[in-house]
Amino acid sequence: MRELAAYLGLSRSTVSLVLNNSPVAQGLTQETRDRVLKAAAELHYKANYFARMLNNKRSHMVGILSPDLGEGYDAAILNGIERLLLERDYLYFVSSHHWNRDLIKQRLEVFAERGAEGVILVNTPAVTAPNLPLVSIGSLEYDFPLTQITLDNAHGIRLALEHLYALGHRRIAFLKGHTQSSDAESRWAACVEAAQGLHLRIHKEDVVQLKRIDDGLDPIREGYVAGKRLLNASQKFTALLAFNDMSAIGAIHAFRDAGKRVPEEISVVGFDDIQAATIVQPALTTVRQPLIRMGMLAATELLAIIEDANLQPRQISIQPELVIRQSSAACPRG
Amino acid sequence: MRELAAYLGLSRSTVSLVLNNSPVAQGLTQETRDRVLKAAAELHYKANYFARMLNNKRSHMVGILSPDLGEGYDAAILNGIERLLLERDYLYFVSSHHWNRDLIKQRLEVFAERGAEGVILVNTPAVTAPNLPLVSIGSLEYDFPLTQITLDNAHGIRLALEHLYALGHRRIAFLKGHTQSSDAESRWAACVEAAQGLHLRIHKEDVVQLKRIDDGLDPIREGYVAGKRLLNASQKFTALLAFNDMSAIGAIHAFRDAGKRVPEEISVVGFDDIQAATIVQPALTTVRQPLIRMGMLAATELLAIIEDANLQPRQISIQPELVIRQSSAACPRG
DNA sequence: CAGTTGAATTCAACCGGTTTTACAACCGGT
DNA sequence: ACCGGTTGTAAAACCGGTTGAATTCAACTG
Repeated sequence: MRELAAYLGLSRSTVSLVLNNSPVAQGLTQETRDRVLKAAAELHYKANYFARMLNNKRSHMVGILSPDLGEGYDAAILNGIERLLLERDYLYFVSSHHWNRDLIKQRLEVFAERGAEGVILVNTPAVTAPNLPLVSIGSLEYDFPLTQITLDNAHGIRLALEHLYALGHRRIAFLKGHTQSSDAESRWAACVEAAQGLHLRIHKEDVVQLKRIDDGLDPIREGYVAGKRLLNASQKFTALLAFNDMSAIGAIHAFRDAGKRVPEEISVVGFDDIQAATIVQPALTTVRQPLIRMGMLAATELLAIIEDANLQPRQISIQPELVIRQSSAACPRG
Repeated sequence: MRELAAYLGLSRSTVSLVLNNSPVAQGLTQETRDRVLKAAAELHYKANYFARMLNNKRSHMVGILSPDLGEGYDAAILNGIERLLLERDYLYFVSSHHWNRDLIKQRLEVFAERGAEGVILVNTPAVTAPNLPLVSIGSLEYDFPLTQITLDNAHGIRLALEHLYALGHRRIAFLKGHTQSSDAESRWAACVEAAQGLHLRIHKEDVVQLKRIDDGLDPIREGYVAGKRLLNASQKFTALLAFNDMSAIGAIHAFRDAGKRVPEEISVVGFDDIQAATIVQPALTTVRQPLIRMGMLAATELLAIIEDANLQPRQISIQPELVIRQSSAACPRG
């Protein structure tokens, strides 16, 4: 192509200089510059991306690793990330790993190999740090330093629990997340702490843990099963604080199937505020994660690190808010 | 790096030949080959992706263009595409365009520039054909030949209408899709035809078109608004066939808010079978698009075209099936 | 022992650009 | 005519590989 552009009677170097608007090109005749630009436009000349990459190591690409697409949760985050990357003229790879450790490792390597300049880990555990700028979203813990965007789970749980408490509920059941899920531990710890703060006792039979995500089993179904287990173990609770919206929805279905009305007999509060929370009946009271904002923030941070390599990793905590809808109501024994 | 690998005392070419397992390398000593492979492994040598790309024009990357992420619909398709691409060791860019024509054009150019070997268009109109293999999913029409994966909308609509007819419904309302939506026209045409086949008359006041997606206004809300309009215009219909699940869900909310029970007073049938269809109350009777399969198929076709450039574009029609849930019931006037 | 053959490697050109350095032309000044 | 100092452009090296043609060297032939 460059040869074709040399139909100008100029050398490839000159053309390159002009097109890159390099400082050296300042010393060229205005006329020459114009001629080159005009010819380039006419011939629809586009510099070969790979050839260019060989010198300027900038690829303007980042990778995104997420457990799953299409659960609404990840999609919302992706949306935020995308919005920002588009603005900054970055392209991105996405890959979902379905909690497969080997796949995570392999994908990270592939990303690096393909010239990604950084990676955003969405609720994704990583054992070995690849030699790339990283930003994580979620509450996982890593063995190496990296910038993390985490939700203030403790605050969210506190909001939810105080809400239920204010409605008169004193016997509250809990749906814990799977051990492998990033926020499970932190949210559970927050539950224990917040309950203490309100002088609530957590009864062992009121707590059920979601089954592992192993495969196929969809999260609503998991919540349904957990809801059933809960009803079998205990009939005394008047409210449920679920690990997330999906499981909350599943649990509501289980309660309804068992003849329990929500929220009249049992109040249910979710966590995340995914789109589905607004369309279920009753609409779900839940703790909102500003997912789009978190995605944008992660992208912003990543680009900052990419552009200034010796930026220090930092922890960014996002405050959730409580969204009160119809799935929570005053305690019937109130 | 290659220089470092020349600590073997061999030339760069030899190393390259061995690592690429090229046919020429068959003529090398087994010993030499082993030495090279061992050294490469020890030094964690990875060939520079861009340098390699400069010769073998193969990038093993494709682009995916979709209107939106995170509506469940696109996510499911993406899932299918990803599953196949992972298997075949391809990476992909995703970009959503929110129905912005300029953005579509621009993204296609960027994809081409960045070395994508092909593009999958998910419900995405494209005016000018980029110089790339293309496969589309959806019922849009293009000005140039390309392989298209389309759902047999006519069949789906027929299934839905026959279902309602069998339940005794004779006065059926319709929610038409936006003009810009790919399947709107084809589904509507199918409605008209299927109605004729059943000797049903479509009353003008029983038909409402969804408002444009312009911005923000979410699809459920659109369905809600359309449902309201429908109730205002006509009270005579006993069933609604909606353009898609989202609008069906919105319409159900509108009916409920107006005191109409679903399905007792009004039956509602959706289209798509997105995840949300199973979690709403009542669960939605709908026409299932095998989205994951369609995604996988699109990817398969694209790779086939990429690997054999003179493959003829073809039309592939996918058969939907009816999924009967709780939102449809016998006609009350039956 | 010169000549041929064939196996094991290496040379050198090329992919399509970018960038550093070199060079020729021109400038006014003496 | 000569000089140091610009100025506009081009040559050449380099980025990190791939690849067809060329080279070396040993064994083999007549």
